[in-house]
Amino acid sequence: MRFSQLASCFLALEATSKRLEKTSRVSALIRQCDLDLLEPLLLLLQGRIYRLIDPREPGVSDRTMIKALQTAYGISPAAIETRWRKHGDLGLVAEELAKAQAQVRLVAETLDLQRVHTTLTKLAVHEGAGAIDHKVRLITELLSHADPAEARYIVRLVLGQLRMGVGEGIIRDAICWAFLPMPKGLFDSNEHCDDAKDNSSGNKTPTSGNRTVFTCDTADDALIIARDNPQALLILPDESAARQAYNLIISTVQHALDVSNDFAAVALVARTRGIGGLQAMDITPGKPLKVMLAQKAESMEKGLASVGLPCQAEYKYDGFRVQIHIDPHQEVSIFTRRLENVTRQFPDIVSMVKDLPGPLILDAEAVGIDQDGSFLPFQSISQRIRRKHRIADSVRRLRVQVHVFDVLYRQGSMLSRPFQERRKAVQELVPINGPLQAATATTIAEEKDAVAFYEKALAAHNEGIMLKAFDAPYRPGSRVGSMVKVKPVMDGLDLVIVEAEWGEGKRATWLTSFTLACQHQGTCLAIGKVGTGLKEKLDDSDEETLTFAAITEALRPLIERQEGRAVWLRPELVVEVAFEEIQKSPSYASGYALRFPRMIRLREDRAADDAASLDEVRIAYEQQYRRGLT
DNA sequence: AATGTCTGCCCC
DNA sequence: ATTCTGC
DNA sequence: GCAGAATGGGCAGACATT
Repeated sequence: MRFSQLASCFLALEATSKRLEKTSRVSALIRQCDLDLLEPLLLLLQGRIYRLIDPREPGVSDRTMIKALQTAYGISPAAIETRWRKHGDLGLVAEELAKAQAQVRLVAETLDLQRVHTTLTKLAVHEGAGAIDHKVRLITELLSHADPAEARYIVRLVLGQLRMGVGEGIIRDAICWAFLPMPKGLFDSNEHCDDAKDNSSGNKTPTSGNRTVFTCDTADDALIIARDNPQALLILPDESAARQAYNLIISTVQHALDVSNDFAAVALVARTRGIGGLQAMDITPGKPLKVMLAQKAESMEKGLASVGLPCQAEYKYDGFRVQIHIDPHQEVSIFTRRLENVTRQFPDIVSMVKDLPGPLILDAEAVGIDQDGSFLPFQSISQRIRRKHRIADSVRRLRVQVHVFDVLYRQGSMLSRPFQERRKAVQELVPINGPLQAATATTIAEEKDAVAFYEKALAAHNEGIMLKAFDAPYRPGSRVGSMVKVKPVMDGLDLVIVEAEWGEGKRATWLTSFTLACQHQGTCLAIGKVGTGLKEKLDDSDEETLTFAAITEALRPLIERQEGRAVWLRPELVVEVAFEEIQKSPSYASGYALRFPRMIRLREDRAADDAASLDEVRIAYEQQYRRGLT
């Protein structure tokens, strides 16, 4: 497959926000692709070079890419930065430079998918002195053969930002459309059909083409028929039944992805062994699963409404997620939320669990504790997560306590069992106290129970609580309403904007990141940045909405100097910023930084002098640890 | 040898 | 991590 | 309700520069 074919598909995917159209285009691509190219195709579609489980990394970001563009197109870094500022995307910069060069250059070799992927793969292999130069050479080499559209996507692939609005959900659905039986009549109005000339393949939409027709009474029947007839076109009594059948087929693919984290493997099984093959795929202790994520609740009341009563509540610890595996040989491995293998970094956790009855998969939070057993701040324990050297020393200095809150595998998969049952398994396996313990939890029958437990959690220096629906299954990789977190709302601070940065991607024409300062004896001292909480679109129903456009215009008259994407400002605009915590920081002049900052509103009534003073920040820093102590 | 810059589907 | 947005 | 794309501080490691 030519890389140009992929690039033109990427262009079309980027041009629409319609999910069904994206799905249709991706499925057409998958269907056309030779089976032995499915692996690189599916990786590149996800904007990845390596598989999720592969520890290799390209090790190239903005700075190295600017060097590569400099070498490839003979343009100075300053000029590249200027264009970057204009487009908000180095891929678009490369495209522009390639266009300009196209008039000078005569012939280029054509790139194919396999070659591009193989070359990108090599980004990780070189280490040691000269590694950056080598990466630059690899990228330059690809760009030298790339037409403008190809250059755009080569750059974005290296940076890992395709910005096409294609994620796992669309690729999953596209695998269904491409390779599995489909109910008739669901997506007939969503054929993208812009390339009507290309009807050679005959079955470009899921419900057309040379499929054998089967009439089914129910969605369940349809699934059984689909399992035995890979080319079936399923006719169901009505649209609702058709939708049900479709959802059953999608969840079969989702299941296969959940247990394998490998799109190419799933696509191949779908193509060669159909639904039965996908159903037969199962969890393998030792191979990580994505973790289930919680939604944030605005209030206790809304949180409880989301999970339903009665429910379970647990402490929300300020540590990091660990998925602990014991394989059939009683071998232990530990994975983070992003499936990094951190077994080597945590020999202490390995010994905590090595005598549990495997095979087993536990979901837990690891928290740092000091000699007295009280919690360490998150930054302390984070020193251990990616450490490669002097690990034994860090194990001694930074002890961890592991709070287990779920069991994903115990004598078989527990994913579809109700949470209540999985939680019971936690109790059976893990003690109440000690370095490995069951997360502190209670049953909530009504709101006042939850409030009391919440206060207890905060008094014990936790971030808040989790609320979990008793009957919910474990949904790997999803952020679901059956599991919500409730955390206290921190007061805001009024701070003055002293610097800003032009945005990237769809925010390229706005200032989108703002450096904030408090004031101290007439000067501004930086205390961090904020870049979220603002809206892209004006909300008519809300007079107060703070948009990127509005703040950009408010700041434009204050610009003193610009360099690349950076903007220095006269410190006059004051904004209210909320955050979770004030931290000591060596990075900012004030000596403090904000954890999880977000913009609340403009304070146009305030002058720079009215911004919070360093003394106020100090007081807020000291005060915050007293929360919940009544 | 010390310091600075860059990177991470990093952790949060 | 938080937040906003389109389907 | 969900997934995707914007954005935050701070950590260790790796390489470049001085």
